[in-house]
Amino acid sequence: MQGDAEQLLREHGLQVTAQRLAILRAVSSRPHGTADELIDDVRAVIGSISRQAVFGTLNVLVEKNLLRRIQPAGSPARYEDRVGDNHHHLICRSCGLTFDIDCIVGAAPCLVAEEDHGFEIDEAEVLFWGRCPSCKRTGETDTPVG
Amino acid sequence: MQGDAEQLLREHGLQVTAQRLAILRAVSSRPHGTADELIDDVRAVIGSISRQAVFGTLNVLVEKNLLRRIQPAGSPARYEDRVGDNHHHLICRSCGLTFDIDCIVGAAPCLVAEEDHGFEIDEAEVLFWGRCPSCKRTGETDTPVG
DNA sequence: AGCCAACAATTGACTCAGTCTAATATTTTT
DNA sequence: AAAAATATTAGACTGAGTCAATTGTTGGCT
Repeated sequence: MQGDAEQLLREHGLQVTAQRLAILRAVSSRPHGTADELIDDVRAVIGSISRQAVFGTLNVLVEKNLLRRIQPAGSPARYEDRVGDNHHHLICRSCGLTFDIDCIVGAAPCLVAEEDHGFEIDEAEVLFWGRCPSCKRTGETDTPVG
Repeated sequence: MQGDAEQLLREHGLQVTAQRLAILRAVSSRPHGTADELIDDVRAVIGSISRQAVFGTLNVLVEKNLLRRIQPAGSPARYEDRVGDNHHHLICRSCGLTFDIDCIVGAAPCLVAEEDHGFEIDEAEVLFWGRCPSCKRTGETDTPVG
């Protein structure tokens, strides 16, 4: 995967650095991770990295469409490397556990608003909210996801 | 409307205060307003109120289901008094302008995930993202909504 | 009407997630 | 190998919201 990641960065006109490769690998091995989780993962692999390098890199990768950012209510942003389709998400209100959900309707844009108010609509984001099996079981209280 | 709001608070076991009434009225006259916008509105009406009173009141009102909170990515939370249905939202990426969109499928829950991963799903939130007519016109840059 | 317990509002410090800026270091190009 | 471009670091800062202690208000009860 290292080679692929390197290739990917070059193709998008980005310099190849150990930090970027590590971040890319961290996102792919922990889909829907938050920036802080990814920082920990990257540190475990390459020893050290600054918060800002991670935020900066995540931002350019999202901008270049190598990553997708999702920002569920009450949670810090999460990142995934599944881009290019418009799949959706199922999120636990208690613990923030997140799954990908394939679009129920079809290809993106999978939903169409009847009245578009003159907007140029580019995305229909669907978030399924609920409670994951383990939070159901423990009867955990409705603390904001983290 | 004053009488209705008062009634509404009492029915939900909440004390009636000038602040709460003003907040309720502010939300209904500015649907999708942010907390800061609502603070300004309330101050214009009753002279003064603390930030915390507004945040605290919005929280209890959301908790009691008198208001609904929406938290679009990149924007502070917005509040509306249209509760009890599961309508959706159309949001401008540039300026945050928000419209209600009636559910395209039917009654809530209007969408069903094929694979629920054992979750107890309670809401399907749909956000249509785009660019409003006036931001299209001015070619305004993609600054985060505010 | 007046009292009092519960509830609400105010004040001010604090947190969390993320951004900005300036300085330094590393890549890539020449 | 040097220059130009780009990336990384450190640390201050911002915005949105929370927490805790104190003061003030509301509404039920004599």
